[in-house]
Amino acid sequence: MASISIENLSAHVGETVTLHAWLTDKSGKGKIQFLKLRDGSGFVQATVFKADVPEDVFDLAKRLTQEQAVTVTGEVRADERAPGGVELSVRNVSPISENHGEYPITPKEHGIEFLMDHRHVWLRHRRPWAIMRVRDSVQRAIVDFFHGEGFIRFDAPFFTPNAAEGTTELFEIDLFGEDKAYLSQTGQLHAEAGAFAFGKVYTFGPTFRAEKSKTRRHLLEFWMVEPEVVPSNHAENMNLQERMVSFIVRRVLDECRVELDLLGRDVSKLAGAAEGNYPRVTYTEALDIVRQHIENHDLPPNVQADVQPVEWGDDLGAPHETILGHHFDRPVIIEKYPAAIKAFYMQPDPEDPRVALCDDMIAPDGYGEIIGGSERIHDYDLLKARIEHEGLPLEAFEWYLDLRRTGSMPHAGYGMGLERVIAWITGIDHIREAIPFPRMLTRMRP
RNA sequence: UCGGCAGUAGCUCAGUGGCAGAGCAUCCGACUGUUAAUCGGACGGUCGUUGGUUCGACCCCAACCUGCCGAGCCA
Repeated sequence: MASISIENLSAHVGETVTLHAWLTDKSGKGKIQFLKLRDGSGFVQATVFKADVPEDVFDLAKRLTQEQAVTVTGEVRADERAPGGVELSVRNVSPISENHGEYPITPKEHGIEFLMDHRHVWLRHRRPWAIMRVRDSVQRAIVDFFHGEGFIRFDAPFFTPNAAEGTTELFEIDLFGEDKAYLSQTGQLHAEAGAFAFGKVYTFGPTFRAEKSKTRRHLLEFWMVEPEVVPSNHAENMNLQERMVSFIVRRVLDECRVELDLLGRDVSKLAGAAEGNYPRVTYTEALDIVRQHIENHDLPPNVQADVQPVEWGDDLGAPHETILGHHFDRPVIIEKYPAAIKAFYMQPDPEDPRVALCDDMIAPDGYGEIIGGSERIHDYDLLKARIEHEGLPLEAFEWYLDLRRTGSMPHAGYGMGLERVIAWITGIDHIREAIPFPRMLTRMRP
């Protein structure tokens, strides 16, 4: 008899099937045993009535331990008492292996440190199951979106010789004591080279930032998707961002209702994001919105009451981004930040050179910045001057300047943090749960 | 790096300057509809570490370690 996946059980009501599964939990009641099974594709309850099975099968069912691997044969039954609509009436059950020692994660509450110490087995449980399936859905949505828009996937190196954004700290790699390299904090510069070769490209992979950040929005190692388009400009760049994010949200709402429901996510809060029409405000306008909320004492619950307004020229802090995210019912795009607080490669606004043709997309509900993008400087002399002005080593950027020496055109791109998007869509409160094995200041294993 | 909070049984936590506690987990027993079942019993401790105050410290003090939350920085 072929074995069936739990996710397909509802198509086999009335049939007798065999499952290879794990016992997530069990509750007994004298002459009936409830076996909670999972097989990776889903979860289902199997009932064992003492009267329906040989005595040795019932005794065996009573002795099974949590997370034991089992083969279960039974009849699929529609049952309105079952959370998934179907149940299994067990005819036979046999262990595939014996467990050694106690399984650490009980159905009761646990602290995050304990759960993360046991991440390798915590992944078996419902909540990580739901989040990781949403992650998969988001990743496929990204690949499908860019494929549909005529992009090719273009892989940037993880070892890089220089800092793309000078200020951010980098993880240093010792190259046999002869030289140094760094773990990539962005694929952007190499993606630009790809864009000049292929027109529309995107990189998608892990990036590394040696920032000693201990917040719910930061990881040392996180995944980023970075499209670059030649030719393009600031306005087209923002349109692309909006099309992509709304595409991703629609895909997850379409594919992952079970997962979002299991996580208790209020999907009505994602309706605006799925629709599009994201509000766009300039940095200068955003400062006014923030100031008004502070003056009216109209602050989101997770913002401290003593938050101060931002002076023009200063960067927005996390509390200010939370206020802005709270002000709108969908992601908001903040554009035209002061050039002085942004990266050297961003194109100045011809109408006001104090600001750059850049934008950040801020997710609702305090999830913060999910996208940062800009039109890139295409003029050779201006880019060279900006590199020198930032005090960056010119020789490290010679290859990057080559892109402007030959065939330069206006172009643009952005980077989106995968885990922040997943955390926002799933409604979880920390991005460490949005990646299988998070790497943080206080977490390197398992 | 800075600020706040915490560390007691496998887990989640209570506790008091004078005998170390509960619920859950595990094991044994009862129970035919549980969803974190219920009931009875058993098992389970270097109270983060070091030093100090004290007749006596899990409790008070100091330093350190570890973690959590937030800020800065960023995606």
